[in-house]
Amino acid sequence: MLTMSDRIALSTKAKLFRGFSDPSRLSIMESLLGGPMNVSEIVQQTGLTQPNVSSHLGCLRDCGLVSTKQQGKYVIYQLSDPRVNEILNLTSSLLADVARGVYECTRYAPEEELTVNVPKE
Amino acid sequence: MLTMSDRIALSTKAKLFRGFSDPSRLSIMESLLGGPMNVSEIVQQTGLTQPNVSSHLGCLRDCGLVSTKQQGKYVIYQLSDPRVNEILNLTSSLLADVARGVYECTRYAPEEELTVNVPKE
DNA sequence: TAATCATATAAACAAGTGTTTATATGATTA
DNA sequence: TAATCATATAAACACTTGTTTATATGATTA
Repeated sequence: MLTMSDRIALSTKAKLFRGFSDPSRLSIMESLLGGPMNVSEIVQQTGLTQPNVSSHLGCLRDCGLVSTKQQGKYVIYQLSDPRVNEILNLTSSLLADVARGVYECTRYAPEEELTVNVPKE
Repeated sequence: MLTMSDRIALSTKAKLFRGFSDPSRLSIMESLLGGPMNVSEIVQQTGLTQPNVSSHLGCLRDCGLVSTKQQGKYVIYQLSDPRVNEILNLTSSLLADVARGVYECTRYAPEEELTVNVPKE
């Protein structure tokens, strides 16, 4: 049986993973794998809208996955901890082996989703 | 700008992470850190309902995070790859340092959530 | 200080998704 | 084969959450 503090630990860990579990946030974090960057640069690299990027960055920062510093009128974001990079890379490696299964997994997200979020010209 | 295949890769990776991003699935996977186990044992260890466990296991299996073998009338589940263990452990380690931030992150999940899913006696 | 640039926040909407209850399938044993 | 045990699936519901549009804040520069 799980204790209350087990449950809190699980919820907290799940929240942390949730940071990684969205394509937009992943795209932001993978941009940051290249080094620190301000919001406008992230917007440009990811093709997401500015408010959307800003909102995801807020989420990532609250969860401690990225950190910020103000630099003039820019806010610079960076991955907060080397383990974040490790997790991203480890998962890429795992994915290389189980990719087919994941891609074909339509249990929750139908495949059309993949084409949905293409920005308009 | 992101190419179409970038986008597919991102969605696939996000899906993989989504496997980890729910307390119930995490609780199942952490049970499996102790070794292979059948469904009833998982139900007992996690305190979740049988259909719920079964549904999450289906999700985890489709995504390649766990694998199964039939053994008599039981179905034995196990973590499918050592990297799954690594990701779980790496995240526990990261969490130890950023836990406060994550726990206090109410951006998406209000704190009451933590007490919501306590099974009734 | 007024204007402008960079970033953050709010409200609304559309979808996704976890849990429950009920039921079905599949394997085993009597 | 009938009964039983173990697991899987389905439908319904409530809730979460990502995106958009519009607007606000905060910092800088003219």
